[in-house]
Amino acid sequence: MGNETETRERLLEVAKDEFLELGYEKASMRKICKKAGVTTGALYFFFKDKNDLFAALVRKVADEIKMIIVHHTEKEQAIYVDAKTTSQELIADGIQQGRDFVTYMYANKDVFILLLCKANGSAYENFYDELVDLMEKNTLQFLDHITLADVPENEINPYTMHWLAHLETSSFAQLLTHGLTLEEALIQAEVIAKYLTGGWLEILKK
Amino acid sequence: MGNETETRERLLEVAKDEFLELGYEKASMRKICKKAGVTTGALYFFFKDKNDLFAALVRKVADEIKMIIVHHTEKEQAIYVDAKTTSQELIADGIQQGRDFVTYMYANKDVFILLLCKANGSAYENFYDELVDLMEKNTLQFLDHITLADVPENEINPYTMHWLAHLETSSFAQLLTHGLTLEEALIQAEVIAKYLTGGWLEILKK
Amino acid sequence: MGNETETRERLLEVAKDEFLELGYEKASMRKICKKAGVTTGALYFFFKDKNDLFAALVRKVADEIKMIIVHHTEKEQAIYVDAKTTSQELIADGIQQGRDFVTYMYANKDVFILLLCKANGSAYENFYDELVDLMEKNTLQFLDHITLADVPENEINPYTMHWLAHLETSSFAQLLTHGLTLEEALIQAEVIAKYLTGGWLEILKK
Amino acid sequence: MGNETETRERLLEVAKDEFLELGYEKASMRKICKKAGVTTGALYFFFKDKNDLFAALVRKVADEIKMIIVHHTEKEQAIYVDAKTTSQELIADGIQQGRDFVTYMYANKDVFILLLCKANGSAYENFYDELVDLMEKNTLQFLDHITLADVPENEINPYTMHWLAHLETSSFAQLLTHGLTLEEALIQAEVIAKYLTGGWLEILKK
DNA sequence: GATGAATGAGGGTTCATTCAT
DNA sequence: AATGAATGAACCCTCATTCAT
Repeated sequence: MGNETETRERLLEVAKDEFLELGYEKASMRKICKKAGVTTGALYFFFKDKNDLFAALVRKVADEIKMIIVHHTEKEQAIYVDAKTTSQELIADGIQQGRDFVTYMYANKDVFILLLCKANGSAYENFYDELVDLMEKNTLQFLDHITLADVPENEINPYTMHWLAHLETSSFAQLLTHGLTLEEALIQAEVIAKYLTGGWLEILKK
Repeated sequence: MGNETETRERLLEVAKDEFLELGYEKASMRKICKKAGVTTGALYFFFKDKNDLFAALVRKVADEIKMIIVHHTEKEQAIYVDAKTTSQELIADGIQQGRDFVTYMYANKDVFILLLCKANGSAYENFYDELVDLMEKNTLQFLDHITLADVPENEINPYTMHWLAHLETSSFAQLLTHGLTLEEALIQAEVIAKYLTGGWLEILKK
Repeated sequence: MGNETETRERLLEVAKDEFLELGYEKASMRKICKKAGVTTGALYFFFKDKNDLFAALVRKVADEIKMIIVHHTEKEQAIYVDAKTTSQELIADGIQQGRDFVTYMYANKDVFILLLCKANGSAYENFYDELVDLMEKNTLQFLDHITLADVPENEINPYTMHWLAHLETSSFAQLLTHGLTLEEALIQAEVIAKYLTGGWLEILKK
Repeated sequence: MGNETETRERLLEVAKDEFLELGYEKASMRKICKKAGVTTGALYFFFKDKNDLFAALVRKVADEIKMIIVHHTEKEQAIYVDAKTTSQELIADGIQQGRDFVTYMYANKDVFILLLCKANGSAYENFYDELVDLMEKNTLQFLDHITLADVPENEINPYTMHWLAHLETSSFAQLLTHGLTLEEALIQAEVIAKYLTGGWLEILKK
């Protein structure tokens, strides 16, 4: 009949709504059960506990996006290893990366909102920070290629690096939380890439 | 004796610690009372409810910082009204504004942390957004002076404005949450100003 | 195939471990199933309920040991019926009886631990007391032969009898629960027999 | 009015009944509240948690009885330090000690039952064993005085010592659990003392 | 023989708040 | 100005068991 997994599916759907509306902590297991028309025991048959329920909604995408960023970093590493690039090329590349990221995000819109804004209290509450760390490594590499030895050292300190990774990450996250459509977001991705690259050039000026 | 207000003071101090450590929602009124060596009745004599307790810690600074930003915007409005400025002057001005903001923030460090990071669930949970809105108006005006009619309209859309205000606000907020000292933060304020202005210039390019 | 009973066997084995570790009440049917790699339905096919599962582990030995004690009592009855015995003979006999009991106990170590220490909450929670009652009848008979009419009546009251049966039973039970090896336990069985007989002689003194 | 502490008192009384009837683990906080005509919040105002509620019933007596035993051991130590005693005197002393112990137990009958039989799962679940350990030290000392160098070493091994302490402790505990009146129990205390001493003499024989 | 989804009551505990005194 | 007892709903979670398939 297909009825077998229906309950699990329904629970996940209801849970997603509840988490999106209230956030992890304020979401109520009881309310989720009630809305799904199911007893608590049924919920706990499918999911070990509240955290597991949240993870079931989020795990796959959380893992994937991390891998995507890591792979992206590695690929760039390979390409640029023996070639010098112009800032125009870097901007173009940044734009493309941004568009890819946005596209993936929008294909998993709800999950990203859960991960970035509603995970407080769950095992994924540090997901945003982990993302920032990966972004930072990415940026670090970008820096290796753009700089030509003349970077004022006192300005590109570790904190600045971290801050910029934050900037980038939150820029993407906001597209989602402010309700832009995919088309609008893709356009903004270009603005972001341009802007952030422009900022770099300003900092790196002698 | 002065004893009367002593209890209130002690409650506020303990509450600040509790909110800083746990955030508004997870903070416990009972624990606050216990740590202050006071009964719940006493707490509720001084403060109407949990929200009022939080507000008592935060209200004054929250109001002040908003007024400071508004005044700043108005003052700039008056100065630039009939003069054209170079981008160098704008950067210099941005730096000064940033330093002022940082200085005020650090003079009220704990309260700012409460407002920006620990207010979730309280009546101040939108404080960050309100700040962004004020910043946005500020930026909007900056734009009026820097542009000379040749801004590509499709890029400086309302969302971009909002996003940039976010960028700026969060840049300042992070100084605090990442534990920089005042001295470090002041230096970073310059980096931020430079970076953000650089981004602008890139966007405004034909 | 032989496969049919395999599941049952595995369940029993796992259940024994679980009951031994946690006791009847805290043992979890779900955990037993999980450890056995079997669903709850399977468990309930073989065993009516939790109590039945416990009984399946324990029933045979519980019945046997009772019969052994009863038979022992009857046999002694027959032997001593018209003969007088010295206290030395009685001690020797007590020692032999103790060694027999210990040997049987150790041949069914786990089950005895379940019965004597882990049965609380199950249908066998009174097993220990039932054993004591049988021991008491046994002792009662010992008394018939050792006494020569001159027992101070106020001391050998029914309660004393019951108490002594407890003493003996728990003495044997402890060998098991304190982790003695069979060899050590057999040696202790002699100590127990000597001690308990010595106690008797002291009580029976005028 | 005296009304203020009435609720706490009532809760303790009801809790005692519940624990006595069901034991620590199966006792239900909710049922205790209901029987006391009080909400759960009220119970948790007075008692931190289930364990604390149990401890409130039991703590004082548990501490006292341990101290009593320790003091007794120390006192004996002082008396016998340079005098040899006859076994008659030792028996007499054992009887007196037993009567004291029984008298104290019966003055706190319910609490002792809680401690010795109903504490499983609580912080006091090892109370019985702790008592045995204290008893063992006591017995150890008794041994020092009664022996005159001619004890067969292989028989008075550490395990035997522990076992005898168990024997003694459980003998006293049973008086309570079998519902003897104080008068009956005091008489039995003498039987116990005689019996246990008699057992010793038998073991110590060459 | 065995699956696995589902029940539903119950577990201990925490919470912000109220109010008579 | 402050006490402290009390509320009552809500929290997440576990349990032995059942039953259609």
